[in-house]
Amino acid sequence: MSEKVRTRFAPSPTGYMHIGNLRSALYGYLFAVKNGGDFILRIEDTDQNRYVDGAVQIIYDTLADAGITYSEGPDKGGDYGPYMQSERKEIYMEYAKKLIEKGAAYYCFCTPERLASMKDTSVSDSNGVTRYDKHCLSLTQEEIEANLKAGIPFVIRQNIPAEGKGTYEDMVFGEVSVDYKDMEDGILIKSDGMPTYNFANVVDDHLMRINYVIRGVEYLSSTPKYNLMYDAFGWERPHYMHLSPVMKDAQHKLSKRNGDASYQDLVAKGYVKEAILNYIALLGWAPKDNSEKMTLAEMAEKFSVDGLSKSPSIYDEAKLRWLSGEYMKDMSEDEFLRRAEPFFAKTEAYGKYDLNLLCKLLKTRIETFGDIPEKISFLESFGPFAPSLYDNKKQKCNADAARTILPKLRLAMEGWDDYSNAALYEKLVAFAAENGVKNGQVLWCLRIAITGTAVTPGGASEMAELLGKERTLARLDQAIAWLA
RNA sequence: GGCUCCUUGGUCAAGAGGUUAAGACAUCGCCCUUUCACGGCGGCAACAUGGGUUCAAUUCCCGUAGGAGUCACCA
Repeated sequence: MSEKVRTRFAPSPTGYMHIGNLRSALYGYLFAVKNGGDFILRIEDTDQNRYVDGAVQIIYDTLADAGITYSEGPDKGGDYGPYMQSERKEIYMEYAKKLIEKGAAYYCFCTPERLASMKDTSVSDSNGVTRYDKHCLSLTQEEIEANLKAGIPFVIRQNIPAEGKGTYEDMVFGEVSVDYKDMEDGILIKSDGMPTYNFANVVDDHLMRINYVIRGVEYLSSTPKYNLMYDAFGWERPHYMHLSPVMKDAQHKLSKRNGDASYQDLVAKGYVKEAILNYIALLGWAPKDNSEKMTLAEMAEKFSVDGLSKSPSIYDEAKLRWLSGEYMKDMSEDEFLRRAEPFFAKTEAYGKYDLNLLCKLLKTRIETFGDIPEKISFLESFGPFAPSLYDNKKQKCNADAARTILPKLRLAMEGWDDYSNAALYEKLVAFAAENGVKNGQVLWCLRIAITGTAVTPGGASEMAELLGKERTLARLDQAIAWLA
């Protein structure tokens, strides 16, 4: 690799950034960084019918948020722009004409009607698949010029050889070979003058000096067509790295259409964003040393093509949850609070409790920030609950025990002033000893009494500290009343 | 259906002729423990299938099955 590596991410602005999309971007970025190369962004918006408002912005925002930086792009400029395909219309037409001169492409004036009729009649191969019959390839120069002059709508098609096969070496799949007879003379320039992806990607990748083309497997078998064009132009073919897809299950690709998670959905759901990126990197790729939790820089350092898998990978949110939780545990208290606060802000309890304490309690108990509301719902909803909640065999606790312990405890706790966890715990244990009952009994009864919940993000003393003296006593009164 | 490609536990995946076939998630159990978590320890669980090649195939070749992609004036 003497030449400087240049890779690109070339999404079309049709909506959200899918996990698979982001992963392609990530791999292109990692490969470039690993090899000291450039990573650029190009927007493929040649299909005005599919253009979605705001989609370009989503692409910028997502990449920025994920930390995938590019040195050239529509919003950053660069030496090989414009980086928005719709702004390169003339360039494509110019190159298409060059291809016509070389005999690698030709004008086609066939009407949609004629094309449709081909499907109805028997102009199809033995498999029943209709392919363009190269009808316009036999037009004379005079006929072509006359048609052009008459303003008859046209399209430019690639002239694919009738025989032979296109072979190339893919970096992940190895040798890929496709017979030319199985390829159609695809449209390069549409009747609106815009290029199709099949043509634009070749011209742009060459003009932008992209030497490593990293994209989804959907292009694996059409790549020989592109190579035909590189060859016709006399351009050097790039290296190709095709990526297997991310699946929702064994037979369905992940897609926004099915309501599957996009990057922004996952962020909104409270997953740690570094974990999202880390996880999708692991979907279809494994570093040599099998590391799992890695920073972006570490991923770039460890990135290697032979770690890429050839088969589709199924997206598993359970593992993403786990990774997200791991990132949380490694966060500093401040960092955790900073990121968690927006999620606390959406709850009723926000502002009424010690946020630092809440964060400390929740940090090892949640995996996404979205878990927060449910974990702290007991703070705001406290109502009559079943006495059976006091039942706990291991702690030798039940409603009867609660009925005898709680009133005494209520009295004692009224006299305590230090409601810090440590002080409370010490006094609660002392209380148990004085009354000749097990620690667990006192602790369990108290926790249930003041939270009304079987599972809480902390023990009795921690919950009492969180609630504070006033609320603790008030809840104790209510709990005692509900037991009567 | 044709073509291109793929196939290790439920999932992500190491391994590339000879291994007790890693590890992680999930799951189950135990320990720790003021519930739940965290942490620690352990269990269950895989080379799709049939033929070759070879002293030896999960690993190489062929077939079969299953899966993915593609066959647009979409990318």
